[in-house]
Order: sequence, then structure tokens, then C-alpha cells
Amino acid sequence: MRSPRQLPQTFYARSARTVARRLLGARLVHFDQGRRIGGRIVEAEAYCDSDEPDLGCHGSANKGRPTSRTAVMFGPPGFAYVYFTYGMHWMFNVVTGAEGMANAVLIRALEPMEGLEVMAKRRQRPEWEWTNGPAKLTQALGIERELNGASLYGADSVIWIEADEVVGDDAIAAGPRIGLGNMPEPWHSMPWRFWIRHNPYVSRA
DNA sequence: AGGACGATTAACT
DNA sequence: GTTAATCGTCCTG
Repeated sequence: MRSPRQLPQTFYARSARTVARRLLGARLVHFDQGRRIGGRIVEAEAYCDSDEPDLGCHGSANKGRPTSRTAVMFGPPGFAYVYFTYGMHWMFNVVTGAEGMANAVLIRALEPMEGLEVMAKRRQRPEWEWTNGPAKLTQALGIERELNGASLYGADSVIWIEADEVVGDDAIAAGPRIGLGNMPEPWHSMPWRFWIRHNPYVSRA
């Protein structure tokens, strides 16, 4: 194992909503060039929760059948689903639930904890803006296409999540997901975005 | 083959 | 509040 606290595959083998909530306070680590870059997860969103249809979720494209892009989502839990969007941004998700279900959790914001000097070189801004958005955190941690499909629970993983701070239910807030655009109701308003209350690193949108 | 658009961000009025 | 940047993916024909 990379760390005694590295989350096992069983952690991810639950509904996306459950995993999204339990991921708050945990630490995402990218082991890059022999050094740890990472931070505490403070915001996450569930997509294609359990077996409910979720239009607008990538897994619902192509009539709910896997495509080359979404294949990883349909695979077993505990793997990274990394995709490219808007012609310039990378997004990091963890695959959850049962194999074949296309469930995933988007990591939307972190509190920087390790490798700050690397993040600083990659992002010319005040520290609180380094990782307060899904495409900002991937840039800060150096997450790109080669991590798509990477195992998060393996003994020699290069990216994984560790148990860290315990966040109580009363410190967690929930609300509609961000940036859904044309996603129809009821999914547009489903409260599947979770974040730590009063945390300065949560995305502002 | 072609076009619309995106789980976003930074810059500008 | 509005908009450009920038290109892979999916849907239509």
C-alpha cells in the first residue's frame, strides 16, 4: 500500500452519493516525480447515482451504453475517470458503485496540503484559488489523460485517496450540482453536490 | 461529414 | 453579468 490510510476498493463500492459525502475531509494524493502533491477534498458531486437514470451524466450518452470516453465509468469502482472538456480542461472523478453502472464522483475542490511549491509554479494566483474548482485542482496536481483508468487502491498506484480529517454530518452542506446547463429536471435540481460548510476552498459558483 | 456543445476558467464591461 | 478560448465527443443526416 501507498499508505496505511489509503482507501480500499470497498470504500468506492457504494452509491455515488454516499461516496461523495464520505470523501469530504479525505486527502487526494498524486505521487509525481517521487513527490506527493495533494490536498483535502472539500467539495464533490455525485453522477449517475446507483441505478437511477441521470441525463446529462456522461454515462447516459449513447443510450446508456459505454463509449471509448465513458468505458472507465462502466468499469469496477476505485478507478480514476479523467476526461477533457471545453477544449482545455481536465476533470478528475472516482468511479463508484457496482461494475456496469457508470456511477462516479467529480472532485470539485481541495484544500492544498502537500507539494505547494509545485502548485505555485503551475498557477500564478493567490493560494486559495489554486484548487477551488474541478479544472483548477487537476492543473495544480498535474492530473491529465494518462491517469484515466488508473487504480486508486493498488499497492503501486500513482494516485489515490487517504483517510484524513473526519467531517461530521452537521459540517456538510448539500445542494444542486453546478454547471449542468441543459440537464432536464428533476436531475438539474437534485442535491447531489456536497461541500464542507464555511470552507474557504470550496468553489464559489 | 458537419455542427452543436460541454460536470470551466479568466478576463472584461 | 457577459464572453472568448479551444477541441473531443456525440448526434444528426
